[in-house]
Amino acid sequence: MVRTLKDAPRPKRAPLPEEEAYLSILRAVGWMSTRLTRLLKAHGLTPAQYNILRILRGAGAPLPCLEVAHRLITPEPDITRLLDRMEKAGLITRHRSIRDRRVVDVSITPLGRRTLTGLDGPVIETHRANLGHMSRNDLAEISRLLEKAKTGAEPIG
Amino acid sequence: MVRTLKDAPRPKRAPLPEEEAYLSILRAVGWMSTRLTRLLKAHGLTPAQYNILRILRGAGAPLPCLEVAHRLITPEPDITRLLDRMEKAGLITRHRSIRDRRVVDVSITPLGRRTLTGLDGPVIETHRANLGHMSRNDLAEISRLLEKAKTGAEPIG
DNA sequence: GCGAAATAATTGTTCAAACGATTATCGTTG
DNA sequence: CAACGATAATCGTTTGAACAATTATTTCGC
Repeated sequence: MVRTLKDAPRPKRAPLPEEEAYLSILRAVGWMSTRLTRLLKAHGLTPAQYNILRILRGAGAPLPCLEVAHRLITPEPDITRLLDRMEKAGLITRHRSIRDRRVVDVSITPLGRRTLTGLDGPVIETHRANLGHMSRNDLAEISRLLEKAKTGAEPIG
Repeated sequence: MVRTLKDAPRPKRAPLPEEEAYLSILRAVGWMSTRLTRLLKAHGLTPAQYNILRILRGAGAPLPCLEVAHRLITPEPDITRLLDRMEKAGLITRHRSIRDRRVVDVSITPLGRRTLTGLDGPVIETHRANLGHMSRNDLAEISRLLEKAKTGAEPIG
C-alpha cells in the first residue's frame, strides 16, 4: 500500500495502559457474551430476560418491578415493556401489591422455572467453554482485580 | 420477610468460578462504558461511531466498509446504516472504489477529525477516572489474563 | 389532615439494532 | 466467453432500546 505524506499515521503516542485494559475487557465480554447470547436465543430468551428469571428464582419470592431492575447487571431503562414481553410469553406474572398500590410484584411462573431448569446445564457448559481452561487462581484473580477496579474508581456522577 | 416452604431458595450449588469471573467482567464493562458512553453522547457520538472514527484516523487512509466493520471491537451487523448516519452528520464520506466497484471506501472528514481531536483529552481523562487508580502492574495483569482467556477458549463455532 | 415532594410504574415516541433477502460486481472455471 | 459461485454492500421489515413525559400512589412537612 502506498502511503502519501497526507496519509501517514501520526506519531503514535504511548498507548494508555488504562485504555488497553479497557479494550481487553471489552473484547472479553464480546466473545464471551456472544456464546451465551446464542445459547439463550436458541431457547427464546434475551440475556436480560434470562437474568430476570435468574433473579426471580434466586429471590425465591415475588419482587417489585424496580427491585428486579436494580438487581440487573446491565441496567435496563425500560423494564416495563421487557416484563410485558415476558408476561406475554408466560414466563412471569405481575400483580399489584396490596401493601403499596404503586408497586407491581413480579413472579416467575412454572414455565419460567422450567425454562431456567432446562438452561442450567447448557449455561454451565457455556461458561466452561468460555473460561473452563483457566485455573481457579486465574479466575479468582480476574474477579479480584475487576472488583478492586470498581471500588477504587471515581464514583460515576 | 416471611419465607414459606414453597418460596424457600433451593440449596445453593457452589458458585461456578467461571460464571463469577464472567459476571465480574460484565459488571466492569458496565460501569466503565457508562462513563465513556456518556462523554461520547455529549459530543453527539455513539460508541460505535467513535470507534469507527478512531479506526479511520488510525488507518490513515480510506478503508472498505467491511474492513471497518471487521476492525470494530463490538461487531456491527448493519454497518451500512450506521455509516449512513455518520455521513449525514458529516463525519465521514463514502466513494465507490475504482479498482473493485463492489467496494465502498470510507474516509474520515475534517469534521470527523476535529471531533476526534476534541475528544482525545476527555477520553483519556475518562479512562483515568475509570482505571487511573490501578497500578501499571494490575492493568497489565488484567490485559494479560483476559487475552489468555481468549486464546485458550474453545473457538466460537 | 392537607398540600408538596417523592416514588413506582406505565406510556408515547423516536431512533437504532437485528436478521434475512436482494442487488451489483468480481473471480474462476469449463 | 458464458455461467456459476463468491464477495461487498444495501435494503425491507420486525423488534427492541432510549429518553422524556405522565399517571397513580405514598410519605413527609407543617
